[in-house]
Amino acid sequence: MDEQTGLTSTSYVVLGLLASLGPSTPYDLKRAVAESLGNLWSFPHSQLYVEPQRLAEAGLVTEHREDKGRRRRTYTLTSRGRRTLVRWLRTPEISGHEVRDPALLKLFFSDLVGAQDVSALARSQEQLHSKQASEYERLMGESKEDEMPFRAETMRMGLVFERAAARFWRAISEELRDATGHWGGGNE
Amino acid sequence: MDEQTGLTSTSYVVLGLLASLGPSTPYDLKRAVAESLGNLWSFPHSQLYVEPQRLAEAGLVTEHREDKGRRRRTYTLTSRGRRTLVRWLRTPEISGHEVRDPALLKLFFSDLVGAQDVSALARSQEQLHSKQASEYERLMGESKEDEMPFRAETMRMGLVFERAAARFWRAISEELRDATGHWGGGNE
DNA sequence: ACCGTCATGTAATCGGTTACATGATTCT
DNA sequence: AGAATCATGTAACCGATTACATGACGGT
Repeated sequence: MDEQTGLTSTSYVVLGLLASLGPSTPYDLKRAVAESLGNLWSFPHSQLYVEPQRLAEAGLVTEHREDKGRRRRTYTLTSRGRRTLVRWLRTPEISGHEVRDPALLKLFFSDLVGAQDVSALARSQEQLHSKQASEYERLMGESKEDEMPFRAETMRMGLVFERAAARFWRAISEELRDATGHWGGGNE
Repeated sequence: MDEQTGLTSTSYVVLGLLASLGPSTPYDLKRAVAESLGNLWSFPHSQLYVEPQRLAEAGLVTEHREDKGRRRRTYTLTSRGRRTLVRWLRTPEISGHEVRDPALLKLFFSDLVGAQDVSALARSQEQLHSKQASEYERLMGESKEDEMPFRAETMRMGLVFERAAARFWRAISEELRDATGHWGGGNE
């Protein structure tokens, strides 16, 4: 949440998507999120109905509503909205990223239980991250590097992370397998 | 948030810390978080005053309050609390981790601006992640691998991530430097 | 005409963050 | 004794998640 503007990261997601896609309905945004950004930064679709309203109140987008059929709302970036987005993009980020992975949280406390349980955790995590890595590979294949090179780079970072995570959990798995007993049996 | 128990990740952090440290005051928890877990999963200290109260209502911890001086509250894990914690630890995590890094969000939309701005972003991110990597190295040095091997592993994962991130941003920096113009000048 | 899925929204709840505030200790 | 820092809390706000609900459309 930016204190100057009262905008949240979600706000910038919406602004950015509107800048990339042009005028869009919440459902357009939803699909766009689902197909690429959602892997990095997901949120429920309800946000994509509410957030644009906030932005409209702030004058950063305009809303136009159909008066026939589905009465869809279409949102369009205003020039103020675009300026706000660009200013944000140009401000080097100072906040660090946090990992905030529930599985790592479990690992952190796993000395309380024991090797068997960690082994199960590690295997399922390796699966998960491998699968997600494939997904990023697919996304990179589809993305047009020449048109949106930085977007492609972002997906590449996702891939790097997922591969690193998969490797990490596999290493734990293997060490647990062949160094039986070395990592203790925990309490209980 | 776990639907069965009504407990959140923060709850488990508190339960886990109480299990590791023994009876503690919120301030004890705060220090413990600050010195290791906080790098992975941070939150304001106010949580550490409120969350134990919730857990006390749920019967997972007990509260004892000094009646002299600072009137500190000391929280102790109950056996139900410990069982709840252990059950959680033993349930292999199914939710994937999300990256949710504001800097990556910026990169994702950086095709809208241009190479100069991205360059600044990349440099500052490389700094940030290098610094954080050193911090994890320090933590691993301090941690006693034989007593809490999994905790040490967790810190190692933090290190792996930070190094990967630092390398990633540096690569972007460098490609931007010597392939001038290759990545376009953006709009504006 | 019916049914399933696609599409579109709203309302309530709630944890987390921010901001505020003051009490104890320690140091000079 | 005064200042600075350490320690301990509370209250309000608010964005995000959850749950609910219904409308449109395409196929059979």
